[in-house]
Amino acid sequence: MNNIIKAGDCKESLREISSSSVDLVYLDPPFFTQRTQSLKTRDNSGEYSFCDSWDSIQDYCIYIKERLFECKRVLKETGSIFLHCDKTASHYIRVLLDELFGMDNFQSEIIWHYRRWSNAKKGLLNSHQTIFFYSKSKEFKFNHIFDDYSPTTNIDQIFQKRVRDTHGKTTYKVAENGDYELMTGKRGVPLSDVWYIPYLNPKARERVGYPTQKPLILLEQLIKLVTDEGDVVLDPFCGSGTTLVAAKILGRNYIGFDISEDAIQLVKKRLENPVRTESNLLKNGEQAYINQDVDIFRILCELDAVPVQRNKGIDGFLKIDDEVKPVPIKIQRKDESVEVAKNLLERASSKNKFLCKILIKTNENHDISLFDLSEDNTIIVEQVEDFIAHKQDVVREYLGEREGYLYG
Amino acid sequence: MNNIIKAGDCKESLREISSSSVDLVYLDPPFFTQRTQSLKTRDNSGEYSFCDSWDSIQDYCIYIKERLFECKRVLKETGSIFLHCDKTASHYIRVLLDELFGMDNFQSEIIWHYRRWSNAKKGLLNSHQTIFFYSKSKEFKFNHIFDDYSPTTNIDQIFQKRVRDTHGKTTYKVAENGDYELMTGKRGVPLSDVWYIPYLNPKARERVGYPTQKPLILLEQLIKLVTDEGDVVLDPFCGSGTTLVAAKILGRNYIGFDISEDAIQLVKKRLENPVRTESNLLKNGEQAYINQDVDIFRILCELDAVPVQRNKGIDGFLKIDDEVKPVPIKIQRKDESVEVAKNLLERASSKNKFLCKILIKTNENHDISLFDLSEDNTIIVEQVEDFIAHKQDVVREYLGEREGYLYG
DNA sequence: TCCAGAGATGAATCCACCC
DNA sequence: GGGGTGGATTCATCTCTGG
Repeated sequence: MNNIIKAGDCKESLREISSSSVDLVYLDPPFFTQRTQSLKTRDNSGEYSFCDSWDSIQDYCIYIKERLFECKRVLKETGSIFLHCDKTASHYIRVLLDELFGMDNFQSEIIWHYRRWSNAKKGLLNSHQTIFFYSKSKEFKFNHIFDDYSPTTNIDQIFQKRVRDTHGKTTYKVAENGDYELMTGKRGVPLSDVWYIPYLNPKARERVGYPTQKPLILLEQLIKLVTDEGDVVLDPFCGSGTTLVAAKILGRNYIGFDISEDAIQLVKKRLENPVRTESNLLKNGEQAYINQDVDIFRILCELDAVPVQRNKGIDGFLKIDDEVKPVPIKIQRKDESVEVAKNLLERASSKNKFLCKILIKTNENHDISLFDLSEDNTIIVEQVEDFIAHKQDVVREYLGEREGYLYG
Repeated sequence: MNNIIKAGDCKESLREISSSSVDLVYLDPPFFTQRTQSLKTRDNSGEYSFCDSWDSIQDYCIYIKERLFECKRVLKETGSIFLHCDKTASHYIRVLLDELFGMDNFQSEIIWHYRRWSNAKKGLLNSHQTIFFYSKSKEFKFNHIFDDYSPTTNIDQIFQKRVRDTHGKTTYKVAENGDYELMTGKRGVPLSDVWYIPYLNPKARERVGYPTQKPLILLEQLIKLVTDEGDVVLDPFCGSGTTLVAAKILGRNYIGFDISEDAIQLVKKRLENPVRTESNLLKNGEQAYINQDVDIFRILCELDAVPVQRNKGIDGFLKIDDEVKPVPIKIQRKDESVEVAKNLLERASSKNKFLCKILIKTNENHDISLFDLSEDNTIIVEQVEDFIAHKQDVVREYLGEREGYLYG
C-alpha cells in the first residue's frame, strides 16, 4: 500500500480509493461557525486559512454527509471512524452518523479535555472537544489500552476473587486453607472516554502554524486504539497533517486529502522529518497525580525539576545535568501574592541555608521591589521559557563566586 | 413563593405553574435506554423503579418536547435550563433544545466526568454524562465561579465564589461554613465546562436507594451558577429529589414533580432532614489518598510497579509485561528496621497467600540473616538497579517450579 | 435468535477492630 | 477510648452461558 497525499476536495479524492480498504478514518471537518475563518499564521503569511461558512445548518449537513458516505464505503468491515467536531454542530453531525453507520455502531463519545486560559466571559469556559467513535460493524478491531487504578482503589483487594453467596451477596472467595483466592491477569483500568490531553502549547516545536492543529498524542492514541502496524489511516481533511504524522510514527500507512494546496505542501514537508515534541508533561503525565496541581507540575516538568510533595514553601528542586541541586523552587500560586509565595519559600528554607532559591512568578502584579533580592539569594523568574533556556547561566551568574556550590 | 412537591406527569403539573416564574429548570428525564431501571432501598423496604422504554426515538423526542415546551414557558427571561441526558439520545435532545430555545441561547455542554467500575469491555469505558445548558434569553443570570481545582487539589476550592457588584468591583462570596479562606490574589480560573465529580458511591450515606441518584454537589454547583438565594428551582423529573435538597440547602425555593408517588414520598421525607455526606474524596481531594513520599514513589516508578495507597505493609505490586502480578512490594522506610518492614509486609499479606513477596532494603544494617527467606518466599532486594535489570529472571528463578503462577 | 441469570469488576464508602 | 487502618460491602455496567 502506498501512502497518498493529495490536494483537492475530498469528495472527489475519496472516490479514487477502493472500497473496504481503509482501517481508520479520522475526520476533523471544518466547523459550522457561520463565519469565514481567516486565521493568520504567526509570521503573518496568512496562507493557511479556510472558509467554514454555510448558509444553513442543513447545507452544512449535506456537505458533511456526502463526504461521510464515501468514508463509510472505503472503510473495511473491521474499520472505525473518528469524527472530531465542535460543540456548535456536533449533535447534527451525530444524527448523520447514526443514519449512516447505525445507532448500534456508535461506540463512544470521546471527550478531549484540556485547560485553557481565557478572559472570563459570561458562561462556562469551554475546555473540551468531542470526538465521535463509530465502527463500521460489530466486528470492529479494538486494542485494549489500560490506565492506572485510581488512588482510591484498594488494589490489594483487587486481586481477591469474589463469589456470590446464596442470597446474592458478594463475598471474597476463600480457598480450602482459609486464604483468599487470587486472580491473575490484571492490567489496570480500561481506558476511559474522557481524555485529558494538554492543548498544543503555542510555543511547542510541534506547531507548524496551522489553525486547529491537534496534539500529536491525541491522534496517536486514537490510531493505536483501532489499528495495528501496517494498517491504513485516512484523513480527508488533513490540514497540517498531524494524523498522517502520527500514522507514520506508529508505522501505519496513511492517506491524506486537503482542499488547500498550501496545506498539502506543508504536510509533505512535515512528513519528511516528523517532529515529536518530547513533552515532559505528557511523558510524566501518569505521575502527575502525586503533585498537588497539574499546572504546577507542568512548570516543574518544563524546568526539568524534581517535584517535592507536601511542602507549602518548596515545589521542587532544580536539576542540572541530571543532578539534583540544592536549589529549592517555589511556584507562585494563583491565589498567592508574590510576597506570600516568597515568605513560604523563605520559611521552608530557613533551616537549610540554601545559597540560591528560585521563585517562579505566575501573576502580573509588579511588587518585586518589596524585596531585597540580592540579600536573600532568591531569583525571581518572570519568564519561565527564558529561564529554562539560560537556566545554567542564570544560576551560575547569580551565585557568582560560589559557582562551585552549584556545579560541584 | 411556596415550595411545591407533587406526584404526577409533569406535563400536566407544569401547566399549573405560571409563566415566567422560575429561575432554573433542571431536567433529568428518563433516558432512552429501552429498559426498566429499578433499585431496592438498602433496608429492602421498598423498590423504586421507572420505565424508560419507548417504541422509537421519535416517540421519545415527542415525549420530551411536549414537556420542554412547558418548561420554557415557566422560565423567566433571565432563567436557564439544564438538561441532563445520556449518550444514547443526547444529540436528538439537543436538536429539540435548539429548536425550542434557539441555537443562540445554547450556552454550554457541561461534561460531568467521573470514575466508576470497569469491566473488560470492547471499546472505551463510558465515564461521563452530558448536561446541556441553555438560557431563555441573552439576559440570563450568571454567577461567575472561579476554579482552582485540579485533580489533586482540594476540591472545596471549586466553591470559592466571587461576584462582581454593581460597580463592577469584584467581591468574594463567603461560603457558609466559613472554612474557606479568602483568596489574596488575582482571580482564579473561570469554571470549566468539564467537571470531575465522583459518582455517588454505592456505600455513601447520601444514597437513598433511588436509581440514577445524582451527587448533591453536582446539583449545588448547577444551582449556584445561575440562581441567587430566594430564586425558584424546578425539577420536573425530580426522582429522589436531589435537586430539591440542593435547592433547600442553598436557600432557593423549589418545585418538584415526579410520576411516582413513592418517589414523592421519599422526597418529602428527605427534605425534612437533608443529609449532606461529607465525602472524604470530595472534602480532601485525591491528594489525601496518596500517602507515599517522593522517595518511595520514585523507587516504585523505577520498578515499574503499581502503587498501593492505603496499606502500610504493601507499597505496590510488581508489573511484568504490563500485567500487574500478585507480587506485593514493600519498601523499607528510613525509620524502619528491615525486621519491622518485613513484619508489616507479612501481616498485610497474611490472608493472601502470595507465592512471592518483595522487600526493598534501603538501609545499611545487615540483619537479613534473621529470616529464613526460602520459607516465606520473600525476596529481599539490596540493589534496586540490579533487581530491575533482572526482575523477570529473579522472580522466575525464585519461584522455580511455580513459574506458571507468574507467567500463566 | 433472544432472553435470563450469573460472573466479573473498580470505586469509594462504612465500620469493626486494634493499638 | 478514639484515631487510624484495612477489610467488607454495594452498585452499575458489560460479558458470557445455557436453555
